Parts: sequence; C-alpha cells; structure tokens
Amino acid sequence: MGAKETALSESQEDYLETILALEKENKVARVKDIAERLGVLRGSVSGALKNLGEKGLIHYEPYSFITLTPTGKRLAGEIARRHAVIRDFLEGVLLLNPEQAETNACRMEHAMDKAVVDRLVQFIDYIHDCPRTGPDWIEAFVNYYSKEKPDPEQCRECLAECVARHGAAESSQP
Amino acid sequence: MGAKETALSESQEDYLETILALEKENKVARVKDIAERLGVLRGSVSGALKNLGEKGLIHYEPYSFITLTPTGKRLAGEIARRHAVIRDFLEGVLLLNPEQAETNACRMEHAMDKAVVDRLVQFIDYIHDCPRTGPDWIEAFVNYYSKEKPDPEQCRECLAECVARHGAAESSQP
DNA sequence: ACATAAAGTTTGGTATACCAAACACTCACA
DNA sequence: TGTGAGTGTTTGGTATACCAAACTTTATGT
Repeated sequence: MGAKETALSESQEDYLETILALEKENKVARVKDIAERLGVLRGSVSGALKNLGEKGLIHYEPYSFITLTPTGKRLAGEIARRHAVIRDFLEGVLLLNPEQAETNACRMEHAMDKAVVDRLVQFIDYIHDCPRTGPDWIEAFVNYYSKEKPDPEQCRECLAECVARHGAAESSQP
Repeated sequence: MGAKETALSESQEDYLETILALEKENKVARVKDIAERLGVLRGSVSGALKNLGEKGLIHYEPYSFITLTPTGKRLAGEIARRHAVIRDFLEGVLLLNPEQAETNACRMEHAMDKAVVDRLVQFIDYIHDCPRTGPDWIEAFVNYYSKEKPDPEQCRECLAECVARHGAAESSQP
C-alpha cells in the first residue's frame, strides 16, 4: 500500500522544505505563509498542496491547516540538511557572503545527490579535524584569493605556526 | 539593436553546451546528434533551436547545419567551464567516482552563480598552492572518510612529512 | 450574531519542454 | 536522374508550474 515514491520536482522539494520550516516556527503551515516564502500566489500553493497530499507527503484537507506526514517530514528533513550543508560550505569554507551562500544553496540543494552531500560533510569535517588545515587555514584563504600571489615567507610562517599548535616529528631536508 | 539577454533556462543551457561540444568534435552540430546527447527526440530539438536562433545564440536556418554565434559561443563556454570546474572539484577534491562527479556536475552547473564557481576555482588553487595542503593532503582524505576516527600518531607523521617537504621556521611550544 | 476582512480554492489562461507520429527535405547511389 | 533511407520539421497532445481573478469558506471585531 501507499503511493510509490516518485522523485520530487524542484518545486515540490521547495514546498516540502518551506512547510517543514513553517511547522517548526508556527506548529502548522498556512497557505498564505507558504506563498509568501516561495514568492508565488496563494492559488499556486493550493494546487501544489493537493499534489503533495496525493503523494502522501502532507496531511491536506481543504481549508484546514497543513502538516507533514512522517514520509514528508523525512524527505523535507533530507532537503533541509542538504541546504544547510551546502550553505555552510559556501559560507564557512568558500567564505562567500551569507546572501550569496543562501541563494546558491537554495538552487544547489536540488542538484546534488545524497552521496555527494554526504561526502561534502566529510570533507568539511576533514578540514576541521586535520591538523594541517583547521580554522586558521580557512581564514588564510581570504588572504589567498584577495592577493595576486602567495608570499612564500608568509607561507613558511603559517606552516610553522601550524606545527607549533599541533607538534610534529622532527623534520629533515636532503 | 540585438535581442536583450534574458536568462537562459536549464534546458537552453544544455542545448548550448551540447552544440559547443559537437562543434568542437565535428565542426558543426546536427539535430540528430544533439537529440542523442540530450536524450530527447529530434522534434524537441527543432523547437529548441528555433528558440535559440531567435535569441541570437545560434545560426539557425531550417535544414542547415547549426553553429554558435559569438554570443552563443561565449555563453556556452561559460557553462562548459562551470561544468568542468564542478566536475574537477567533485572528482579531484571530494574524490567521488567519475560517473557521479559527471552527473552531479551536469545538474549543479545550472545552479551556481559565476561568482561561486570563480571562488571554487580559487579554493581548488589554494589547496594545491598552500604548503599545508597540496596533493598528499587530498589523498589523505580517502583515509579520513573510510575510517571511523583519525589516528593522532598518523596525523603527526603526516604533518612532519609536510614540514619536511616545505620547511618551516623552528617551532616551540609553551 | 452577523457583516466584512482575511484566508483558501477554483477556473481559465500562459509558457516551457517534452513526446509521438505524420510530413518534408536532402543526399547518396543505383 | 530518380528513389529511398536518413535527417529535419511540424502538428497535436501531455505534464508541470505558474498567474489573474472570480469565488467560497473561515475568522474577527463590534
């Protein structure tokens, strides 16, 4: 039983994600609020909701409040996670401004497989956990992209600081 | 004069990108080949081409070969660059397999601003240029995502090797 | 309690992008 | 120099996703 799980369109993913956010804020989602967030008219929302209801992703009765079903909540959560991971990468690693990170994450979240998002999470963790990188390495990226060329002397100092922070076996050079 | 440059749809971007690739391979693009690459029928291609012709992005006369106009070539080149950058990041940094990198890049290329792609290029360059990272650091990422926990001793050795390769000012710890 | 404002729905229309299949053109070669 | 296979186009139809505006239901204030 239960409707077969067809892949969602970008639009449908946006609706689910918005409904989840509104549920968290207001317990339930209202058509008006969904319309506002997505920048569409209320009439467009009604049609989309009927659709999501038929797919078993939301509880939808005309003129009543909207809530996610367990399946809908799971899917919405996955989408929201993608969004958050991508935004964090764009803002926290690529150091883009928050608005740019947000708008690009909104679009990218529909384009990335779960496997890619998972790997991205691991990569972000790796940067933070690896002694060779970490927060100061990310901060130094600003330096790199705003200058013409990296300064070798500054690089030596940076590496030395890194060693000082984390310790390393004695080095030798040929 | 000249048609005002409306933002392209994902579909239109795919057509332009495909035409550019076919031009490079065969001098000109043929409807049949475009249809094959994009997985659509020839009839769908005709309609799309008429559209791109009206936008001034391709030279389109019914029953004749198809070539990009200078504007079309510029746009197609930008899209192809996005695609390549994203694929390289997915494959060369996140270490995803080539197929996954390719299919995700195909989708992501439509979702990322030029500014984000540019920053991603700088980030990839940074990884390769910074003494603290570089190719061996990327290789070690495999280790990280395939193990439960990083091994502190291995991390010390890794950092020591890095220092050995690049040299660093003498370190001291409190 | 009831008028009216606010919220939600429905209907009819647009635009995109595709398919299926009939149709038209082109070119190679017989 | 036809003729047929292959290539390109057109037509009619589908599905999505939206808007505009008429309409219905619910909620609010006095």
